[in-house]
Amino acid sequence: MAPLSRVVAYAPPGANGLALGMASAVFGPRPGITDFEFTFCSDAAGLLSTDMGLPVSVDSDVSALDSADLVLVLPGERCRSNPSPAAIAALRSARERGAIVAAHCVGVFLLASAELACMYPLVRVRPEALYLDQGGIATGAGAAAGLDLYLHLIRREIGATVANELARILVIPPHRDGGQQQFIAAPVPADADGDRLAGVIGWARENLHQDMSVETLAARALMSRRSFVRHFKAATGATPHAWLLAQRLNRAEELLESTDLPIERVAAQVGYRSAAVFREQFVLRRGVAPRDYRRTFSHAA
DNA sequence: GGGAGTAACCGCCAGA
DNA sequence: CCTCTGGCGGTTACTC
Repeated sequence: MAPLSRVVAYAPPGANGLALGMASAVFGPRPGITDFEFTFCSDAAGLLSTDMGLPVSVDSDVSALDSADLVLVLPGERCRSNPSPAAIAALRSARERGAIVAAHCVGVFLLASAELACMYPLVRVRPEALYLDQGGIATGAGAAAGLDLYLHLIRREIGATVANELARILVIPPHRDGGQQQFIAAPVPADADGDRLAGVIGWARENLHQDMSVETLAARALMSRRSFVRHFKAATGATPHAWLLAQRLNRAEELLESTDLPIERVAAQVGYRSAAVFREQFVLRRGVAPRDYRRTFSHAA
């Protein structure tokens, strides 16, 4: 697995015990499933204080980040205030090198310091999201959302099979809705069924404005309705209709953010025949009306 | 905002 | 015997 072999977790002083456990549970040795080269580092090698009341021993300082393909920024007391300058510099150079950087919970404050030079107003917060994926930078919500974030990254970089297997071992759901573009990033297994499914999924994403029923999607995949639903759910974790809804709302968000098309047109372009239904669904799943969403996030004129 | 009609979902089961 | 498929029908939930 070339793309993602060396994983280094940076743990700040006062590191969160749950987060330490989650990182090692997902990226630690799993013979036959994954073989990450996984290490923890902190501001200095040696004993690291944690919020569990007992310290842990860490082998490396932040120089370990220099060779990481994936950097995990773990939450801890020192993320929000007094972040370590050495850690910030190491994160920044990891990003410049092209490494993926992931943070969840209060770890995102450290990431924000590194990425945006403390210009917090530029950071857009989506309180409804479980995790967000911007390609090289991925962030997650508090506590156990770290697991969802990590599995999402493994799914994206290595594939659904390994992610699902890890989820099974950890006894957690294989896929939780991250709140944005999570299905786009989810690859489907590369077997014959996967290919048939992948084609349909790709087609559906490009043709959201068309009338789409499970029946027609199944026909495109050359399967019966029943089998199509089963395969679809196994591959993506969502039922076809739920997936389609999520796709429509994601595309609608993009259109609202980047264009000034009237809401009616946005609704039509993502496949709603009625703007009223679109508004209702948007409010139900995003918590704000399309208009208000646009007012908040628009980067059009 | 509520009600009717319809499509989707999923457990069940028989057959390949 | 195990696994996969696909039809059936009750229930859910989405659309209009």
